Amino acid sequence: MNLETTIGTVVMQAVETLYGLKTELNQIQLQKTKREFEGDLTVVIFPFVKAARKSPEQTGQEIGEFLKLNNSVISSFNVIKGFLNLTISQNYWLRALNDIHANAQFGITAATDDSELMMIEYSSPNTNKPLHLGHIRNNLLGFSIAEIQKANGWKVVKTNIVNDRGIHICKSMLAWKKWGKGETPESSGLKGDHLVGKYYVVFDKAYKAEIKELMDKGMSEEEAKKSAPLILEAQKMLLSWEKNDPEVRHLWETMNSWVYAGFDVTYKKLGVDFDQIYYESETYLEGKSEVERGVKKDIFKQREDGSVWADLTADGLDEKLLLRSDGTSVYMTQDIGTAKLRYNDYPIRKMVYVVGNEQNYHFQVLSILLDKLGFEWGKGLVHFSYGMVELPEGKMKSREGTVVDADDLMDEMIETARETSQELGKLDNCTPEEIEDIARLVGLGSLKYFILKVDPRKNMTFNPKESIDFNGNTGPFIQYTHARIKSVLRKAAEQGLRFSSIENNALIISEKESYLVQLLTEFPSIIRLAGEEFSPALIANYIYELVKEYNQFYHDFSILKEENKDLKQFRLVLSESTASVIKTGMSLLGIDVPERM
RNA sequence: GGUCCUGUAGUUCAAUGGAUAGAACAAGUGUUUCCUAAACACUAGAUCCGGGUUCGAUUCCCGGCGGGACUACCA
Repeated sequence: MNLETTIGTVVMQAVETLYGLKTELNQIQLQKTKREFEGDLTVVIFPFVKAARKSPEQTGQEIGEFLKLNNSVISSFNVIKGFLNLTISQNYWLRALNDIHANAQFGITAATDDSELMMIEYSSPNTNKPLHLGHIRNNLLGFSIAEIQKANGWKVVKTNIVNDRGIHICKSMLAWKKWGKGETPESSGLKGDHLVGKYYVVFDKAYKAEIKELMDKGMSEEEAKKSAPLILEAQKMLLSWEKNDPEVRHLWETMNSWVYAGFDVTYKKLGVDFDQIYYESETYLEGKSEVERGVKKDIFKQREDGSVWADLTADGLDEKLLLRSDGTSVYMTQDIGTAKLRYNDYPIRKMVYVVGNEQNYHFQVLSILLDKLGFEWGKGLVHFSYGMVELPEGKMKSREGTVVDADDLMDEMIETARETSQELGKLDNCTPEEIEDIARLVGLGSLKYFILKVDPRKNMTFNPKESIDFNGNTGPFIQYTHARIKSVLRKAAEQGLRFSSIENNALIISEKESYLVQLLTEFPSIIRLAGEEFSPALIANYIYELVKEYNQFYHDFSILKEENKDLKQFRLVLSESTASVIKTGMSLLGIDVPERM
């Protein structure tokens, strides 16, 4: 039983014994005592004042006395206004720290054979252009959420649906065919995804020019967009693709293989991976047949022109297109097909889609449609909807060339980390490989932490110049603390110090030290909450607070030079446990921590 | 127009309905004969506006105002 439950239970007994008030455990408001007051945990007294028919101070006093009498964990208490501040005995903290130290997997609940399966879809790129800053937020959130759910005892399958077909792919293909002169990644020296992206831009430019020309001849913009020769040709290409035209298919396969090779490099560098990848080209037909099944079962309606619609007006939404009049599929069709395949492949209990908030409507509809089609997890699917990443000058726009490329960004961060290390002269004794390794850890740590510390739902601003900060509330700050602890532990090992557990249970420790232990004990409940709320930010903010506290302790207290052997032992155990929690916590964010930096 | 999200120091972010709204960056000032100064300490600075519910509201509700997204036979 954890501390909160223990104390909460005694508080329940107290108010029932003293005032005859029956309450539930979750009605007891327990919170950490604010730093400016004495105590570790605080009971909010206001809810009991009515039943007590006494002042908040008096009520607090009475409950406090009851608690102290009935639970040895509480060593003293004080009442300020309606707040009952409890001081927990040092002995309790020492025992708690021993437990933490003995458990290498502290905070983690491993999955068992009986655990249920959560499938998490993230990344989901289009194969017509390289990944950018927005994808980075998606990938980091998806990966981190998967790690967090694993730590909460779920079986997790990370999945990716690659949007490898459709008109946008045909645009790149067409431009390459017309103007590419056989250029390949090898011949151009360009990463495959960047090469294909280049031709997507080429298409867009030429298409825009055609539209302008037609408009100059007096055509309306809408009409011009529809009748420009290039777009007609791209549409024709899509039809040829659907008819399995060998030449189109071959070009498609070639260009996609370039893109995949490029994506692999980016994913690997970013440190994310997938257990199962689905391709839209393999799921959209399944989607069509699911839609047709829906038509037969009268869930969907076919119009005279052949198009198929779902009527969601009863659900407060509008009508949604599922198949075009020419029989081709749309985004929603594909998502239904993918769901069907996944349903066949895995015993999914919970399905999570990590997709930007501009798709809120889409997933609202998808949830209803899957439910109508009989997928048991349809109704309860989680659209993990995150906010946009904006630049100081506003939204990223590919047309205006303001898109921050994922590969470039990672390289820049790593380069900056390398320069900083050099300036500080920290790694003069390391091999070039070690230096490179640390630069990579720190550079990526900075980027990842910067993105994950923010509440996922909120739009966030990323300033490519100013956001690369290695001081303050940043990844490197946390990594640095870990490295510093490791350094102390190495020195302790050199001196042959042993500290597997704290032996003196009567040891007197400082307030700062007991507070650090208290923070460590909170780790499991933070992981639980992060899982329930789908919020890596909770983990990030927790680790930051822990690290800040530890740094103060490190500054104010000696570890290896402490003369009291028991105290030295305690501080080593405390430090090692802190390092371990930092490492575990950061791993839930997909961030590695170095041994030295 | 409708639906959804959002509004906190100069800036970027925190705060299960609780005590004097926390940090970081930027600005200014200190701390290394001492375990890594990528650290620590100090100074100054904020809840968009108006109502309501409550012992208590940054948080919940209503109404404004500002920002964003969606509302495609695009993905």
